[in-house]
Amino acid sequence: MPRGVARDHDEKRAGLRAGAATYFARHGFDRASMSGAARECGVSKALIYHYYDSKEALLYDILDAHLSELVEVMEQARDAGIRGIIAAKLAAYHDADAEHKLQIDALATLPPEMQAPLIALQRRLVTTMSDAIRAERPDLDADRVRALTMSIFGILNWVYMWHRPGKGLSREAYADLAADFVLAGLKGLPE
Amino acid sequence: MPRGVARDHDEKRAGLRAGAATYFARHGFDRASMSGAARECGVSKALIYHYYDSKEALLYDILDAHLSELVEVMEQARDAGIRGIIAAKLAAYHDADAEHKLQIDALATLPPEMQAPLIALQRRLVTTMSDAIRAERPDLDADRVRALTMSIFGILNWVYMWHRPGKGLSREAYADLAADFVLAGLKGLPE
DNA sequence: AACACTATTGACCGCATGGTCGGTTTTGTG
DNA sequence: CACAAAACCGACCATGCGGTCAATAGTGTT
Repeated sequence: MPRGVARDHDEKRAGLRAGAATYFARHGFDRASMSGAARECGVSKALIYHYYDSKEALLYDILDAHLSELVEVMEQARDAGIRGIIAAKLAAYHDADAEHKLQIDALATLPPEMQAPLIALQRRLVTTMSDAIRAERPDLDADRVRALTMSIFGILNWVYMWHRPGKGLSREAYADLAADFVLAGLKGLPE
Repeated sequence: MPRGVARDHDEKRAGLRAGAATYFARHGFDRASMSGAARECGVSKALIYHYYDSKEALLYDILDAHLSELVEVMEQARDAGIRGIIAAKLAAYHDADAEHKLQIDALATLPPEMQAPLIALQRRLVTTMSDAIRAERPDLDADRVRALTMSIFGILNWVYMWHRPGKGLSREAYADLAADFVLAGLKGLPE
């Protein structure tokens, strides 16, 4: 048997993933070119195609890795209640703004069959949050729980649009404020 | 003097704006082609270039019209407090999901000098909301007011990602729920 | 009627992009 | 050492894009 893949094959892939994610996020997935991503990673474009079949496959791998970690982190925080979940999610984004931005605005550009497993991961995030809300307010009907869940995701997913490190509240301080706000909102909700 | 522009010139432009917005939103601004937008509008690509100088100019006009109306509607609701502002914003989005989606994920692709006036309009939206929050909770410091403002925009700007007409709460019912949630959250916020 | 300009089009152009290919170098295995 | 596959690259290709152009049809004005 000749040689197998290099020992650092997975690390190389992870490196490409990270470099490409940064580049894609900075320029927007569609207008970002593979040559540009390659330059960002310090390799040739052909090499990326040695590790990934296509631009889409690369995007898929970025999102899959990101969402998988997010699911793990959030489900781990499940028992810490809404405050814990919010803190976990914001902390997880801390070093993954690029990946997060891609998740928001490039996931939809994948063909449906590639989207499906990623959407399934997202659904697990939603379920975790919904459960936490139901624990807080068992009296609310399903439609309201869903609407509130998505409202909270709105709050959290929007952060990368306005928060700049070093300006205003720190991430941790904001996580606390957001949790205070959400918990008070749920508690004070009529009916 | 020979002839001026056609009497329906402005309506034609508005028609192109609407058709293009729908098409751009459906496919994503970057991957949407001008030929596709033209087909959607039932005209030739060359005709669009008769009315607009470039793809960017078309996008600018779409966003400018959208944001201008939004500013007007929201500033009109200023005295109705947070509940009124939320209701106004969600109602304004009702027929403008496409324009809104573009605002979220295509504004940043414009060159800075084209972005500037649009960002100025956005800032007026933010200010309107901030003022309403300060009226509700005059004790909060500036950083917190800003963070809460952006959190509320997160809630509202996220709606188009999950809300589907005819499924779950109606827009109006959701506007009420969101207002209840936000007001309770502000009221219950410690300190 | 003559004119000047608008409205509209299909064909065309240059360019950047995603992706491929033939080749060279490196490296683990027998 | 031999050698086969992996790692890596520069040059290339086909396609689709934003944008232009030359031409025709239509219309308000004198």
